[in-house]
Amino acid sequence: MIPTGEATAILPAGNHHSPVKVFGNEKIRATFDDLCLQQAINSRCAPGVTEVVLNPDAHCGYGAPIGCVLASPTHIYPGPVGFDIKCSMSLLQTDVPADAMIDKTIRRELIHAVCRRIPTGMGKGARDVPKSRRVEEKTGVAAMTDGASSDVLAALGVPVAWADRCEDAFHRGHDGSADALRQRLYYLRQGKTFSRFRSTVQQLGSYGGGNHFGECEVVDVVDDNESRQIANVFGLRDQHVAFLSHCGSRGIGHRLASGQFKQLEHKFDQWKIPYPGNDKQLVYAPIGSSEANDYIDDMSLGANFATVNHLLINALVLEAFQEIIPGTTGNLVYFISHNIARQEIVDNRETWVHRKGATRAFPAGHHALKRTPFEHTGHPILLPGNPQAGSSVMVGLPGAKESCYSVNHGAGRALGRRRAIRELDQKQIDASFDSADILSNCRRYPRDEAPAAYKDFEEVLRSVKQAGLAKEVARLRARFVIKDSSDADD
DNA sequence: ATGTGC
Repeated sequence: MIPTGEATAILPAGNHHSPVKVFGNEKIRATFDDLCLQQAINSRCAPGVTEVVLNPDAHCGYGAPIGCVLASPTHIYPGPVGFDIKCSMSLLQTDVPADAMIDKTIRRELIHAVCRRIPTGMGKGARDVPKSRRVEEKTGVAAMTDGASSDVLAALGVPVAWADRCEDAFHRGHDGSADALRQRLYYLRQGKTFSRFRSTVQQLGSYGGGNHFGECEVVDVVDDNESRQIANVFGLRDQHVAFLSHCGSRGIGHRLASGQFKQLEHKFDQWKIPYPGNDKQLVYAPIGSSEANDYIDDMSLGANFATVNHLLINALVLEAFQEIIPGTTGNLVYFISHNIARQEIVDNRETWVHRKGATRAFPAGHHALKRTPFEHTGHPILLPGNPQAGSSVMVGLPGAKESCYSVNHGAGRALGRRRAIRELDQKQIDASFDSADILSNCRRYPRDEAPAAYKDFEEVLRSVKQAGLAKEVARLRARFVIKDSSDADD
């Protein structure tokens, strides 16, 4: 490792590659285990890869670490997008004053109102919603091929203007058309793997399990003039209630991703192509090949599903607030992914930037933000920390050029799920939520999701700030949390 | 993360 200011570099074997750029202070670097670093080096040495960035929240992932950026102008890498295609964050700002959340009864009613509309847990589709909220199959198909189009949003009762608050409101097929996606979906539906498509469509408007969540927040805007001005542009309201959501493309994204992993693995074996770093999980396809086209189409189908899923969730959350606190209004602050590959200009070259557990961070004046609401501020960056340390809204700084215009995607796991379930004390976890006055839909908070299972969020943010990648605009203080409530333990 | 899947 070679220290270069706040960034550190790992040099892969041989000298024809630029190093992996590591953003993390000494404390954070101690959290990277050998496999995570090996995955970063494998990724850096893989064909066509021009840059790899390791973020402070990095830990082992599928092929590449979760918490990394991989750039390639010539190759697409499904592993460094991952299973949960376009897993994302979204934030809804309401006009409800923070004081309304003092009352535990109101918060309990809100929890029920949200959970009635938005299922959590494995396999759960939006089954318990009123008939008017059931997703028609043709709307589900249009969601996947067209993304957050006006027609799709109107059909689902989502404010059409929210599409302007998305990192990408829609993803097109490999040739830039939605038609390519229509054809690909039609083809996939002929096969057995999409036989349960009808129930898959009902997963629009659901959270899923694992680290996915919905969280009611109070907004604390950072107390300086610049932050207040940026918060205004973002639509954040200091000392008012907001709602943060974390979820992705559910079963369909998983299905599409795992199908691609298998198919590409099979072709590598058939053609005796060596795997980068001897790791099957780092299969790739050269841009322009039919394999790359198929992957880009499948990724886009999953990504569009995730986008519409988030927007529907936000509309349902707003509806839940309106049921309990009549007259509530709300607006989407932003929707931004941390598991996606997208085309960006890197060093004057059209490049596929894969962010795996990493968040885009375009600062003020970035060319891609022209004619968007965030042209003069940079777009919002939504970073979940944990319910007790809070979550963060940040904005990119010019220094983010060094990290491929990316920051971390949250705190990052410190303990594996099994270890967390074994080592963390249930009573202590629940008592800590009680004393912080944070309510939850779970009788017992999942141990593998406890704040102690994650890295120190403050330390992670410090690394981002010290490296000059982004600055904090607001902190979000949790008032209640919606998680998968099925008791997975004992 | 996940219909824990020929």
